[in-house]
Amino acid sequence: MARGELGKEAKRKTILAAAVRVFAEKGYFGARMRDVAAAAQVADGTLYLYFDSKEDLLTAVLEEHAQAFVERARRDCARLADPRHRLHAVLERHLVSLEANRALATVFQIELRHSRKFLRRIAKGQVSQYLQLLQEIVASGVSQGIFRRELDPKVAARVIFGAVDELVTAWVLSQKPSGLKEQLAPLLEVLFYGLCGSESNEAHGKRGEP
Amino acid sequence: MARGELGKEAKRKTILAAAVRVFAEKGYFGARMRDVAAAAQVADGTLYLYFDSKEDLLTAVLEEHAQAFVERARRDCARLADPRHRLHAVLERHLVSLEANRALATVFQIELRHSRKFLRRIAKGQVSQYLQLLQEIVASGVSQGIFRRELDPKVAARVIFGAVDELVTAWVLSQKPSGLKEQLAPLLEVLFYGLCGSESNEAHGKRGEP
Amino acid sequence: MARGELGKEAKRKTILAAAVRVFAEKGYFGARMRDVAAAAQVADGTLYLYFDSKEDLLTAVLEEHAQAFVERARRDCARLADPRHRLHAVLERHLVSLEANRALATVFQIELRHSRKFLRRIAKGQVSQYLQLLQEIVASGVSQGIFRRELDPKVAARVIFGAVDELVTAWVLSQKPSGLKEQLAPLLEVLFYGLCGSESNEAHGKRGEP
Amino acid sequence: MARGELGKEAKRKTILAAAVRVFAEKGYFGARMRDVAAAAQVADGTLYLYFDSKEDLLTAVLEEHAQAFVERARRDCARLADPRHRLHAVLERHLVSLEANRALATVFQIELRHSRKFLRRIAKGQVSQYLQLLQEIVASGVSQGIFRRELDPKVAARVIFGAVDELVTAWVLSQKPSGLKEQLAPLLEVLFYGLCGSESNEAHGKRGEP
DNA sequence: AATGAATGAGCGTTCATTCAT
DNA sequence: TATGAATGAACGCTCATTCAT
Repeated sequence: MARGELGKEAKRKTILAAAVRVFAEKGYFGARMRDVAAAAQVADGTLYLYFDSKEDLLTAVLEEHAQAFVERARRDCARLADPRHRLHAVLERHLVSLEANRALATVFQIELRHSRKFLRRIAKGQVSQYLQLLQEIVASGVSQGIFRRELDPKVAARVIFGAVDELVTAWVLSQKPSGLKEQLAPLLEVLFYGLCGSESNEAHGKRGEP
Repeated sequence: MARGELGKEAKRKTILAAAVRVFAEKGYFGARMRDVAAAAQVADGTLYLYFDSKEDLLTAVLEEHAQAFVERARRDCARLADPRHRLHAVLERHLVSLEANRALATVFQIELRHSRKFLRRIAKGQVSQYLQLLQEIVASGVSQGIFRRELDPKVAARVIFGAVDELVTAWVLSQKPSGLKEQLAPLLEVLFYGLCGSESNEAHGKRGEP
Repeated sequence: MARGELGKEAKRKTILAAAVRVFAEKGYFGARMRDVAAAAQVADGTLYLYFDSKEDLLTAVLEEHAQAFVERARRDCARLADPRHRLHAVLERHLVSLEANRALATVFQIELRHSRKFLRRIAKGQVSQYLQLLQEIVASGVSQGIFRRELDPKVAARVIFGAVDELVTAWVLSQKPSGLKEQLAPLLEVLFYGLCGSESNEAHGKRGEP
Repeated sequence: MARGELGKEAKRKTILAAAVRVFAEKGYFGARMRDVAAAAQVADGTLYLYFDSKEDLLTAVLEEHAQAFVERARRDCARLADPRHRLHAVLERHLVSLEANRALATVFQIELRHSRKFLRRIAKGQVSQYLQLLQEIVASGVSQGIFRRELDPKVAARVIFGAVDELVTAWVLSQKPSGLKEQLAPLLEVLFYGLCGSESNEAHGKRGEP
């Protein structure tokens, strides 16, 4: 092992973690590469031995964590049969993961969305896979007769994602760093009723019943 | 109202509209003040007679439209008694308003969120009022016995907002410019079941009870 | 006339002159745009209102002066019939022009040749026109029976150009700033009569031996 | 000579040859030391075991080849008595040497002249010796009565050098890699007999009238 | 009120060089 | 001797903002 103390992969991680911290604190545009280098305790040029550009650094944050998250979520699901339990598990992981690293959450909820370009990249990549997972859960719930058959799994998946995402963003923006996971129960509560429904639930569309 | 006054306000609107178009097309950071000036057919310096800064221009877009939106939504609600009808009306307006002006939608869903600073401003301003409105609808629905009493109005409001917001963002990002309003029905469908519930809905948390 | 004191074209000239001075002193690569701006007493950004890039600045030096030089040389020639007089006039102008502005000469002899790209641009542009002029002079001299009929006008033109160019470069490199024009006479002398002179003009090598 | 010594010198040559190729292809400034290292198939740092700096690398190209060239030219001369034959031999070697290695020619004609500093180094070093040689040839030609006695050997030497140099540069810049040596004959022709030739050698202007 | 020429701070990236192994 | 990861100084260019007219 040469000049550096850490292996190559370890240094990559170090830089990435530093980038998350700096981006979270100053915002992507407010952050200078020099800040990231300083935070990672490497020279400016060293950053470019591990990442192609500032943008690549941001992209890497996404790839590194979102990938892993979706995989873990899928594995969680595989262990559970009931779609309600699955949803519970996935959303819990979602909230817990981000609550555990507020800086990372900030980058995910804010910095990664600063442009259509990035939003699209996310939308077509990891988020799309996440939505896919949610959609599968909904669909399997429907075919098991646990979720209402009228559900449009695509819209339902987006509703679920939108709901969690909004909660997380609100948490990131709030000054008091607390209580993300506590919102899991009420969130699920609303979602389950929406998904499960009941036979006696006179449809909304049939307004003006006797 | 003097002629000058009218001209002044009109020019302000012209600039603002130009800004929306330019921000939507190039993104806030990609857009140069010169681009906005050109789009509004005024000189660079003239922008500063109407707006303090580039940021102020973006802020003004928000204030101008979001304000009006929330007010209109409140007025809509005042005319309706059933919380379901109210929600229907508000969300319909939400979707229709943005579908009618894709550039504006782009600015709202993307450009206004590129930094914590702006997100906070939004969150504390118009979005907060919007959430407040939703919360009131939910609360009144609960007290009327139409929505489930277990609902946490705060979380429910966020879930609703998150869901619509996610749908709009997906629409903005999609290449094919179509079909936002069509998602209203399935959206409401999921939300109403979530909000209304039914007596036969054994709660998820209380699984396995007699 | 706005903020500045000078007209737009005048300021362009000012910047260009400053660039010539700075490039001559520090070399193209050694010169920073900031140096040029300072020398022209304008802000850094102002340079870019008049020139597209650092490279464009260098190119402009060429265009501005070389163009004019070739035109003047052509006009000089038009007034004279004897090709020897013409050559005399052209080369005199060449030497005098550059001797009058050593900084400009430096840029022409050195900085404009720092890369194949620039050399090609020069070679295909102004220098090519200059060579063309020389070639025409030689050709007309030949057809008038004043210059030897065996001459290859193309090679002759290059020989002439190469000779003057070398003298100028040597002068630019020499520390003592003097005496460029004085070399006109011996230069013409060699060019007109070559090395061998008349009486000994039995051909060199195998040609025309008794 | 130890095996190590031989290997060392051989690697030096390898690097130097690589440098010539890379400098010729990308230009001195466009070439990165890494490119040279890669071309020589050594590590970046290894270059610095053989050369002090990038500049030193360029300088070494000059020293290595120009030195040898001048020496060979001198040796050629020593074998010949007639100054015309000598000039013929020297210029032939000049053209042939460079035609044989276009990359080297490119470095000599272009890269070595990108700054006053380098031009001066060349002018004071090898070129100065070359000019000295040419001057001696001219001078001996004059004293032998073969060259005209009016010649200024210094100026004549520069004219000769400038002429060849210009031809070589034009050849380097031309896209079609052909025909440098073919220009020797017309070049010598002009140099020996000048433009005017014998019969018409009535002096130009007032000079040398009866 | 309107103009638009001028300003100048600010930053991502490159690459010659070093040095621990 | 050779390596190549690490260093960090250096710079062209952009663009929001100002202000003389």
